[in-house]
Amino acid sequence: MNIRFDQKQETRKRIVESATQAIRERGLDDPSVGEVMAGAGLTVGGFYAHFENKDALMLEALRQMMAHRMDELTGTIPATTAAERRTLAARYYLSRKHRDGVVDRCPLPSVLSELNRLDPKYRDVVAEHIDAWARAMAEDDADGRRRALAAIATMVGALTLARALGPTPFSDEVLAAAKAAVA
Amino acid sequence: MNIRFDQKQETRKRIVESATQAIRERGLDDPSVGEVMAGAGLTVGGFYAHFENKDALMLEALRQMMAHRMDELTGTIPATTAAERRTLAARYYLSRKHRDGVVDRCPLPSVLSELNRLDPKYRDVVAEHIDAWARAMAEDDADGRRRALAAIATMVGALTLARALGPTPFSDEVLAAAKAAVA
DNA sequence: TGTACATCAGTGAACGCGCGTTCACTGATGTAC
DNA sequence: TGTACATCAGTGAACGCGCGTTCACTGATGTAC
Repeated sequence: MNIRFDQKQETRKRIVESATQAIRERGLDDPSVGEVMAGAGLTVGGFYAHFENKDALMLEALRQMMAHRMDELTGTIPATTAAERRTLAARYYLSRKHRDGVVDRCPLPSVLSELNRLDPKYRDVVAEHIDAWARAMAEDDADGRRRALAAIATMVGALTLARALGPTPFSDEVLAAAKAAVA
Repeated sequence: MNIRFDQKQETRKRIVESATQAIRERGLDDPSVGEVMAGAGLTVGGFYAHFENKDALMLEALRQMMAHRMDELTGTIPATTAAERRTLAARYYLSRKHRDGVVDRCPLPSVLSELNRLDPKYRDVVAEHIDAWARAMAEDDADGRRRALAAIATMVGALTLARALGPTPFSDEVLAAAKAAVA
């Protein structure tokens, strides 16, 4: 019983992992259950032994990503001031490596535009994450909050544009311009 | 022959109009041919008398929107300096009216994230539009170009976030913070 | 001018396809005695 | 310890559905004489 249970848990983890990869690149709606299962080395039919439906998987995958992303965004080394944390985040977030998926891609550019037509639960998860991110980068006054939210808007906008433009000089220019504005 | 031809042209215009409305809210992929035709008061079957396929319609609709949007973004009254044009654009672009679709919605938040998995033609159209927009808001030096691109990144990011969050106080906060940063 | 025929914008049913989901089955693992 | 049965993670075929696209048809408009 024990070994079997552990193996099932591990399989489940592999499915969620495959889903997160797909979400980062193509959002919540576009990846199919079959593709996600194939990405985990499995076939479609077995999916429903692990999750109630596609929404349940996508929600869990999104939650997991959001929870794990704060570390990368604020940097592993704890910066002392909010301004430093903003600079650190911008340096990571607006790098070509991040745009091209060499390092873990932020799912926001793929996910944000879907939030109006999908289950409101997704929206809540994302809203909470953005608020937490802002708090992590804000000084303790109204102006700090404003600066943090503007920094997030600039970073998300620049990354969304840069990914949309592909790895071109123009795309690089957008990243550099945004980095100069935030940091 | 003439009256019939004119009527067909008018119908075609109505189909494109319906497509632009759909694109603004839900992007290029999600709206179906049937929905777009219904939005023009027609049935599915007649579509292929006007366009070769769905891609041809969407491309034409996107092109048309991009061409018509520059006026609204830089304001109808021609501002004298680039900085003024940025302020004008931000005031329009980051208003609650624009977020909520009371005034003509910018399609970029819906469209950008799809550009990686769709026909490259869409990407070219969008890239050209963003470049034109930047030129319209930039002073005539490298720093001006940088400021313009950063402004676009901030505006697009803030609007994308604000639309994703829906018409909430938090969403308003994001718009206000971005407006303060750009203008 | 009036009638018979031609044109063609738009209809509505059908197609093949990929989707999310279901379900009868399999075969490796675990339990009972 | 060895054998017979139970469990259950994963398979693969099937379902109903909405999609993009096709096509035979219709009926209002235009042309010919």
